Amino acid sequence: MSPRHRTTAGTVERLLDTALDVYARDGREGFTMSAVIKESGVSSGSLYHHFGNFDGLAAALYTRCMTRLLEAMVAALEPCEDAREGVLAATRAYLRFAAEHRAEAEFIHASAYAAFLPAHAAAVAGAKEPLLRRMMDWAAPRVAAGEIVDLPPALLEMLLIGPVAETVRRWLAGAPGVGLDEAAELLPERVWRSVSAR
Amino acid sequence: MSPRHRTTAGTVERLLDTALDVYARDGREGFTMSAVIKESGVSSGSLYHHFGNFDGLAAALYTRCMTRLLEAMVAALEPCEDAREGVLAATRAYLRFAAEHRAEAEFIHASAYAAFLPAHAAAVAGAKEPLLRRMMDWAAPRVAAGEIVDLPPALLEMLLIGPVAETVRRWLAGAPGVGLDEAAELLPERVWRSVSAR
DNA sequence: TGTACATCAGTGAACGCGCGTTCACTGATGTAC
DNA sequence: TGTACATCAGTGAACGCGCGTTCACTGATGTAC
Repeated sequence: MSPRHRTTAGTVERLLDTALDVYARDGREGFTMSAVIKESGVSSGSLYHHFGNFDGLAAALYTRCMTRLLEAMVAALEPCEDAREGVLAATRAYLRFAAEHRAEAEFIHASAYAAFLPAHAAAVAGAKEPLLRRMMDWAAPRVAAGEIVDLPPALLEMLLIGPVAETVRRWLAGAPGVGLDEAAELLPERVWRSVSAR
Repeated sequence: MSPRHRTTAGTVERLLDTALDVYARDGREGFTMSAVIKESGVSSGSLYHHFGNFDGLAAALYTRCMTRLLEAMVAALEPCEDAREGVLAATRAYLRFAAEHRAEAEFIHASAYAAFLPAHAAAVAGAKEPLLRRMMDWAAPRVAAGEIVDLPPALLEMLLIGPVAETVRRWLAGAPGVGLDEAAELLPERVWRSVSAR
């Protein structure tokens, strides 16, 4: 890798890191190109050079955050032989990710259906696909073995993700009475009941 | 009610209705005061007179949409004697509301943690409280009778709302493979398993 | 009943601000001959 | 090896647009005496 390439990677990383910081600190209304430019010390022209426009940067940041979350879930899921243990581990991984990477979790949840996404839907889906595939590959034999209920994959995902995603949303919004630790203790077993075939 | 009051109610309603239309048609990026003014034929000064500022209108619209959703769920829940039937009815009511009132559902989900809400959090919470209370009042004796699992109310809500809320989110975003009818058929029984105490 | 005043929904031109974007430019690195 | 050119990351002043907001105003309705 030439020095120029190293420089490029550095600038791209710096912009993404700064953008996440700005979002975490100032929220959606403060998430502007001007703020990211000013904070990162990178020029607007350079940002355009790498991302095309500001939405392109937002989409790249979204992809990076989402990939990290899915990677955390896959890493928790795959070592588990037992179906129930896998479901417990994956839901706990989601909650743990939010606790340890609050800024990333916030950006994912708040931007999930933001204006910038439709234009980059294909790129985002492409980045998610291999990780979602690994989760499905883990589940398939357990569905076949009659351990996990045989539902359309999308609905199975809703049961697995729904309660923890909603919990993280409320926690991020500062709702009283919603704690991540308590949720990690009580919810996973309940999620397992909803997807268990027995 | 004097004619002036009738006029006031008419203007307020017209602004809220138009705002919802604009959001449904143009999405978050097109949801501007200019668009609502132009579309409704109401002057900006009049909007300020009634709502203080544009965020005030957005918060009022959010409250109206949320209230309608909760009313639909409560109306489905309360006639049910049986705990299982109540949970099935409430989750189906959520999905049905989204199908029949897509614009309202979209505004609720997309605005849930928008910038305009924190300033109006108290008013929103005040409007939701009596309806949430009625849901809790329905659940309490069934928890006491050992039919519904004894969890913190917030976590019970996550199990009930999570899967259907996530489903509606995906459906609104146009995700392939997520149909509301199919979800209404398959999810409620699974949600019941997650909250059943037996 | 008639007159004077108060209240309040509603108007719309005008404003300033900050946003995303553009573009002519620099300079370091890589490539050709 | 030296020279000329191509490539490309990065700069930052300048721009126009459209946004939310303001404010002096109108006119219909309600109230006091």
